[in-house]
Amino acid sequence: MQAPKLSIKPTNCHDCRMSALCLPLAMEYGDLDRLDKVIQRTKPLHKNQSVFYAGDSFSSVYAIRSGSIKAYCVSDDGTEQVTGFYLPGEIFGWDGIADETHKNTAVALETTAVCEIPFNKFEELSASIPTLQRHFMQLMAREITSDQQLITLLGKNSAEERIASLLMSISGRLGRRKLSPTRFRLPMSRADIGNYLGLTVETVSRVFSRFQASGYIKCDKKEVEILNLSGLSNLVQTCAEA
Amino acid sequence: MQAPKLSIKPTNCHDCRMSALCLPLAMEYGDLDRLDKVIQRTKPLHKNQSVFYAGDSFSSVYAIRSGSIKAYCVSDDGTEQVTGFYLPGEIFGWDGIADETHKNTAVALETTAVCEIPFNKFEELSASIPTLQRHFMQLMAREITSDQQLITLLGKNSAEERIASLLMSISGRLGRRKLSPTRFRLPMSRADIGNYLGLTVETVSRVFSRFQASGYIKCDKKEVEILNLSGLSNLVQTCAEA
DNA sequence: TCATCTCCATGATGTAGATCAATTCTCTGT
DNA sequence: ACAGAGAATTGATCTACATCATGGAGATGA
Repeated sequence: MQAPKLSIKPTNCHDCRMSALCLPLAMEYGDLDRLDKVIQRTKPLHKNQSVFYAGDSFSSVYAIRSGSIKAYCVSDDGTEQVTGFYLPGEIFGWDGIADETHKNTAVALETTAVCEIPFNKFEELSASIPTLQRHFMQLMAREITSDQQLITLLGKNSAEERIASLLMSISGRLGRRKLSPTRFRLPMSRADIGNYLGLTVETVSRVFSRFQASGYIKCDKKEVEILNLSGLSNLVQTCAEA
Repeated sequence: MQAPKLSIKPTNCHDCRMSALCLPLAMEYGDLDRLDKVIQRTKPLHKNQSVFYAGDSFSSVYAIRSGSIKAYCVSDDGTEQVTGFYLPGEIFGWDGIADETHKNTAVALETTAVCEIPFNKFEELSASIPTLQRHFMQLMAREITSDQQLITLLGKNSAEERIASLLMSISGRLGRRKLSPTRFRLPMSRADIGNYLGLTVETVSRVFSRFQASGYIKCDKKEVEILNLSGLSNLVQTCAEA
């Protein structure tokens, strides 16, 4: 008797619902095939497992198929700094390109499936597929501009503005991959949010309560429903987009 | 009678003292020649002149030959956020790669000479010179990690730690290009520093006074001398380098 | 050379958010 | 099913830095 086959999840780039996000839109069909051959799919990580650690030598970047990742680095004195949260369809790991060493540790916030893209193979490929090279640089540049927005947020904005901004960011990113932009589960803890936004847990918690009292959101622990999207977005000050 | 020739400043990459910083170290001599042909040298900007404005369509990145540049973006409500200071040998302008539009305005803080590197030509070139492509990505990745360090600084550190960190950063960057790491002229105003570090002018000014009183530095307006480099660096908390 | 402007310094006061503390709720593992 | 640890909420107090206000020192320009 045959062992029953497990139901198969998407195992190539063509079938992956994320490809429009994490892959060059302009790539030819044949090109996608070549990229597909290079990508390694690892078995899902469970919560708190790491993809790589700060100090690891850099060899790959990673795309998220499902789940979520927190990136953080550790100071000399042992304090952590969360540098980013990554959601499905997003790419992380380029903090290692500068000097071949990861600056961050990347850890799964929940059960998470990632695609590994070996960087040397990727470089070979992108020499012959110009759109791939450009797309990759655009993704890096997007990381730069989003980091710079965070800098503005931390330098100039109040606790309420910072948290409203994070909620809007997550909402927008989920919306872009066709998930509900108004009902979602926050994968990270209040402590992680506070760490990321330069606030204490207590302040984060109070702001969530205040937002709930003002009718902006309804939330039960990590489950969030945004009731007043435009009201929330009015709280946010973004660098003017052109 | 011939018009007298002006004394010529370095006008190619071979002669430029900055090349070790802004160009791939591993590039072959012939490759450098090809890059050299692509780079445009414009006449020096004077103080307060802009290289590009937020909203401008992106076509080039820029390297600084001499002088200094401040990058900033403007929020909806008109407030500025300084996102970076760039010194000789450093490259700026990739904030435009993501969607072909600059997010920042770049302005000269003093008389400044820049090299313009047209991005499309650069892309062609880097397809055939693999080290160039990699080096460029490394420079972008370095921007990412330095932005992330600033994020940590803004999220976790006190006014004194932030300013100490900026002074150390400038000192290190000047040192790397063989200028004095302990005596230099800050090209930016106290207001710019405050804006960059999420502090008010008054706080910046007070911290400078306190640093002077504690014997860390001696300073007269923008002229700074670091008297106790190790003391200052003890104030700084950096993400652990691997 | 005088008037205006910008930059910097320093003092007095106010406040957002940190810190400290206590309680409840929710997972985790045995 | 229970013990213990971690996550979240809420309150009371404290403090680093913002804000407001003033004066001086260099630049800039008619």
